[in-house]
Amino acid sequence: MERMTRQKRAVLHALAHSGRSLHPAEIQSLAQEEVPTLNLSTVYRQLKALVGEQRIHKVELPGQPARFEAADVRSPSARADTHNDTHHHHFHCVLCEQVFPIQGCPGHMERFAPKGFQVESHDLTLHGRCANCAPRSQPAAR
Amino acid sequence: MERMTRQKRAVLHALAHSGRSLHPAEIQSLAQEEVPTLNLSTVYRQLKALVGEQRIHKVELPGQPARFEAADVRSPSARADTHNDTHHHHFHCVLCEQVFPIQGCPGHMERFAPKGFQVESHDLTLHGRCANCAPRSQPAAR
DNA sequence: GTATATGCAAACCCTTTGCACATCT
DNA sequence: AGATGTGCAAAGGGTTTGCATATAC
Repeated sequence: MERMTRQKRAVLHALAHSGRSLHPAEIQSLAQEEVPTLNLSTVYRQLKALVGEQRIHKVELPGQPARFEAADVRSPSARADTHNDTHHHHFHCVLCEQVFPIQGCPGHMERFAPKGFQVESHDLTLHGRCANCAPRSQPAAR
Repeated sequence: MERMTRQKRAVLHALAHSGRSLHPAEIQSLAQEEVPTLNLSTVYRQLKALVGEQRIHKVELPGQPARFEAADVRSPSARADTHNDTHHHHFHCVLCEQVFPIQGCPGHMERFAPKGFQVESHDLTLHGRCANCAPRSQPAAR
């Protein structure tokens, strides 16, 4: 999957312009504005290839189907001059079901591992309401 | 699902005796020692019922099929006199694929949420090697 | 006896795969 | 042409559901 086909470009564009994690089906819909015949299998194949190329990341949240995000996503609150964190976690809005990248990490996970267990990585997911879905707060202009 | 059938008891026993989270299929195998004809659909139906009754909890880890655990599981390192924590996280062994409850929690998750986002809950999963699978450490007697 | 749970098969969702056709070089 | 990617349809896991039969109360 090293050729830059119209379908591959369309998948990449969909992810690059969204700023958040998308399901394969969402990616298909968005990318079909560029390539209307784009098949879901092709989306899956390109996603796997792009993950291999490190151009995108697979985001797996508890109990949810896999999502994908551009390799350079930033939190909505990240400043432009912030260095490009590859390690980050996610916020899952329980109302609109969107998933946003977040900055920061509690760190030092070894402290929570039972004796003799070796920690290699970790995942943290926050669940709640995003700025648009939070009650009585001004919905962010969008 | 309020009747105490042989199948319900078998599902409950399987979870109560394991000390860790199990997949529906694992639960079925274990419970079939008690009720050999136990069907997977019945396992799913009973699991749903038991979750409703708060007798067990559903454990969802990123990218993995759902597991279930008895409502009173403890970390392998937990002392018997420790109070019964309902809030806990999980350690997922990347080698044997077993999932263990762990104690402790970084807390204060709001600090990681972007402005305007409201945190309602969170999940933390550690990935690595359990005591039995850790390299060059004495495998724990089991 | 009657309501409810079980087993079995079919169906569902998400994801992967086989294969013939299309596309890129 | 030759290699690689695409679309389509079928298949594969995990989970749910409809329905006739078996079981608990």
